[in-house]
Amino acid sequence: MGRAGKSHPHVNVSAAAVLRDYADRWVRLEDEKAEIAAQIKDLRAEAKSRGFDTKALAHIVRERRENSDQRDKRLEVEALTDIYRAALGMLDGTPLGEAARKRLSSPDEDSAPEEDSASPDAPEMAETAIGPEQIAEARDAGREGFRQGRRVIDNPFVAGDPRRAAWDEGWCLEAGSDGMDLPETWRRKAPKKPDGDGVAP
Amino acid sequence: MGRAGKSHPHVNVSAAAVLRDYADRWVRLEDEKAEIAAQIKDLRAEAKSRGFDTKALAHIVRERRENSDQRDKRLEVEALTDIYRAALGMLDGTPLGEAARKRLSSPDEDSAPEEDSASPDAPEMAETAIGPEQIAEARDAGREGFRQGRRVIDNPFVAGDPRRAAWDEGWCLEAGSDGMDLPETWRRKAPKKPDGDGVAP
Amino acid sequence: MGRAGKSHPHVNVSAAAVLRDYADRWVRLEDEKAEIAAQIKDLRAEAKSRGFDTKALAHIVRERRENSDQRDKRLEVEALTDIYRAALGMLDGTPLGEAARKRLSSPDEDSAPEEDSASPDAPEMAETAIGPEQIAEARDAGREGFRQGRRVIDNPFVAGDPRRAAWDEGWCLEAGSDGMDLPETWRRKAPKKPDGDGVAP
Amino acid sequence: MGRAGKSHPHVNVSAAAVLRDYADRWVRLEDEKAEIAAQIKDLRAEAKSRGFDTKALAHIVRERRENSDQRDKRLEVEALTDIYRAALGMLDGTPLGEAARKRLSSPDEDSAPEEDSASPDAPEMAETAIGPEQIAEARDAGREGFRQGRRVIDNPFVAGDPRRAAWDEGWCLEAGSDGMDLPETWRRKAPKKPDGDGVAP
DNA sequence: AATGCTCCAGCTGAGC
DNA sequence: GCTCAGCTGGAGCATT
Repeated sequence: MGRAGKSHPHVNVSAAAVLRDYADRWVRLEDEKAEIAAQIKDLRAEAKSRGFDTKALAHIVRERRENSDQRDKRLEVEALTDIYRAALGMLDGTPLGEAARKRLSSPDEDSAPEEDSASPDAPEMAETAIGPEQIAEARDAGREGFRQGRRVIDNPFVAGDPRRAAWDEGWCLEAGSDGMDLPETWRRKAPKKPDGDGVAP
Repeated sequence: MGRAGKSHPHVNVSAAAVLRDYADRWVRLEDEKAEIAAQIKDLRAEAKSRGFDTKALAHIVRERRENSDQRDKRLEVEALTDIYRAALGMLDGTPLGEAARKRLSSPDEDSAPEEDSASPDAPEMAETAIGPEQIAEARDAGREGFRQGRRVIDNPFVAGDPRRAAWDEGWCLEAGSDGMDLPETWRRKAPKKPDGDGVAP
Repeated sequence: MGRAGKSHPHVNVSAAAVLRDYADRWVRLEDEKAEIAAQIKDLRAEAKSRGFDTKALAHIVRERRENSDQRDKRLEVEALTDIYRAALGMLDGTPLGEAARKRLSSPDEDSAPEEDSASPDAPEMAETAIGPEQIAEARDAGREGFRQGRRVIDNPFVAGDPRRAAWDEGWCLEAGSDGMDLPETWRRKAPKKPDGDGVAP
Repeated sequence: MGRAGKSHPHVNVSAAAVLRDYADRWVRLEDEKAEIAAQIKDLRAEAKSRGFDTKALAHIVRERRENSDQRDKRLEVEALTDIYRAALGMLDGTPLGEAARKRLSSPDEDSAPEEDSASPDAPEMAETAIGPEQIAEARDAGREGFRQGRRVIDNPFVAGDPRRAAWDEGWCLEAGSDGMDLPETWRRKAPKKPDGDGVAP
């Protein structure tokens, strides 16, 4: 019975020996993984002790590690979330993100805008304080804007103006209200495969 | 644009309204689920405060909820784990479990034993067939054994005899039935620290 | 045989019976929870079949269920993530979100702006196409803006302009580069407890 | 200042640079961890393709990696689970495990048995003390038993005898050593579906 | 410092 | 074949 152990692991080696080999290798790998995990833990603790927010930092790391497919997918979900949020009146104060705006302005939009229109009814910007009434007006303006074929990027309110979010809400709400079926921009685009190998090379 | 509101949710209702409906229903369901989870948490805390081990109890609950397919699957994995453990010399002191024994004795075993083999020094094993009645008797014997001060290791039935488990059951049941408070053996012993550094060196 | 059982569970009831009671109640609760989960599953499938994106919808549901503490916490982490992302030059095209802007403009900012300043150097908006060079200029303008005490909300580029993100990046980068210790706006504010009971009332 | 940490991470280095450093290191570590995880995944797939059950193997690996404290804790929970199971009449056919027996026989038992008790019909139990040598003999006997066609249920040692486990080990080890391919009893039987609907009605 | 809870990511198995 | 939901195990986090 003098056959080798490691060298020809598949040739006439007892099942028990193969099993032991797998177990040992697996344990070894888990140990290495635990080692790395411990280093990450240390790094996290160090960053935290210096004042950084570890959760945000972890987020950054996740973004840095994702490839373009994954990134596209994530951005699409974020865009849809923004759109849904707007349609439910949950934006409260935060206007649509860039991804959502781009999506809603894409050429395959259902109600395509005819005129280019340069912020036609650009509003009298904030001399007076902005209250709930102004917010409501902005929302209605958004609805009206959609009905008249304005694009979402034609939102007349500048960034920082609380009415900007309200106009977005009105526009999205109207876009989801015109008796048609689900707007194309509300659907997932492509259920493509997420990745090549999962490891950033 | 005379479309309906709630009554015909699929007929010409705006996408935004449908979305809102889904969101509301989902939220409602999640709330109910959270409510149940909170009750479970309370129950767990109560059981713990009375001395039961919640982890073991949770285990019991999982077993009680599983159907026969799931149970078979679990037992199969447990049996294989025992077999692998034995093949690696890790049993140290704990013999194979019943499931593993049964599996290793199944007729589709690869190296079938030719001779029926008389369990060389087998004790007075089961002349008569063992039926439900004998099982019930064994359980009662276990209860009686506990009352008479027998220890659980005094179980008179050999391993492999189905009455062995029944005797154990009777003994344990009686141990938990004698009007006293929770037996010490039913409590967690030492809430010691789990580890040194987390990495096996 | 009055009742007992439920009413005086602590008086002279055997430990085994108490254990059985806990197990049964727990099983019952888990069954109810599974029932709810199944309904959620159905709802999810239905929404998907009608074209909604379930992931985005789930996101919405999570937001709807969170209370104000949790919401604040989430927004804070999102703001910090934006800030970190800017400081690492990862905004690529997406300007800072509202939460990040607000945070960076809060009164407890380390380098407080003296003048109110109404977009003082508002730029010549996009007659010409915007290329990498213009992006780089915008970033430098942001750095310069920070050094001159501009607030982040003084970003002169309108929403939709790709230079807007670049200006933000420059501003944040400079804010993290001026030799001081970690800016206050980069730190977590309050490690408060997240919730009262976990269930949205 | 002479040295400092890595290069001079604490001395007048901009927050943005420190942040970038953390992010880069973290990404690097995550990549390494993912690399290890991929190797584990490969190993798992390989073992599966050769007929081993990955779940059982993973179990083995977990046990091999745990230290004595963790092991004690796990065994205690297993013992308690057995005890609870017995008290609820759920043993059906599987007697108490060794850990449970030991626990229930420990000296701090509540209802201590007075008499040393003669295990009424105890077989010829251990006149001589059982040492490592006897254990090794039992293991060899198990191997020999397998070679002679004994079934695993023919283990001659009674429950409670430490040699019982050793005999099992020898038997299983030999079963996995006889030059053939993986024994059928080491393979997963049926990858059937687990359930009908998952909810107990 | 120890413990329990909650979140998250990876693996598993079903479905189109 | 690929995707997706469910689940189990693990790790961080807050608490006492």
